[in-house]
Amino acid sequence: MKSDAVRGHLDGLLLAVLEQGPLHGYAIITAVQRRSGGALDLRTGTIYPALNRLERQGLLRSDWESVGERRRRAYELTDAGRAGLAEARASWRAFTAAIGSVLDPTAPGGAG
Amino acid sequence: MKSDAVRGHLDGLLLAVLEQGPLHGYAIITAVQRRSGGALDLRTGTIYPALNRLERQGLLRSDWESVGERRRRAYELTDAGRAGLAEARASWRAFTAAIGSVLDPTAPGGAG
DNA sequence: TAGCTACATATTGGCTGCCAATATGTAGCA
DNA sequence: TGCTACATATTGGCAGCCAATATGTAGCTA
Repeated sequence: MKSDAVRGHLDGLLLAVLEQGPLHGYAIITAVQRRSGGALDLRTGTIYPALNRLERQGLLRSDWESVGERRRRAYELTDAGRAGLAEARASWRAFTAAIGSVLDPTAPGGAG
Repeated sequence: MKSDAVRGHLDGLLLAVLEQGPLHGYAIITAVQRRSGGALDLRTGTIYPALNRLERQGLLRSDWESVGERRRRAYELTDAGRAGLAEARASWRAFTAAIGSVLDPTAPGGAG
């Protein structure tokens, strides 16, 4: 998958992998990798600022935890985050329907 | 649909609406609008440079035609353009599968 | 004959938002 | 000592679409 592919859909991805429970940044990267079958490879320069922003926006909250001497920041969804995830999914569907209907009108999701 | 939504998928859209026959720029805009159910509204500052680029890349060829005193440039797919369209469709499917499998794992196209 | 809308093409500059590169540190293993 | 994995953070770059702007034809209306 080419670089920059997630542009415009990053927030949804982050919220989605946090739906089943808290994760820290590094684990989010591997979770996205795993769930996408290796297709999506987010960078730290991408997700850390994004997680920060989502927390400032109230969609996430975070807690520092310690593993030995290591510190990691675990993020979890807030109620607003859950709502934001639903919204992200809705707009993803609208987006794929719109592009798909032009690009591939015969495919399911296309306008026919 | 929010501005900038087509980012990364514009070429495919343009090639797709030209699949059934030649169109000029203005008609491409309305064709994309119509096929997307009004969701996608491309701007001239978006498509004219893109059409130009696609022609330089050999995916399109163009001919000027006259309607009364008006001049319009009709674009049509080349063989390379048809191949590019197939490629754009393939990468669109890969893209939606990748994002979808993270964002919406239960939906068709998701990884499950 | 001025003004409006639709049709039609083209260019410039700006900004969003992701990424590459870089920095820093712990921890285990060879 | 050096490598890899784990872990977070920041800076600068830039691709690529869009907004704004410019220019022109053509038909309608008042």
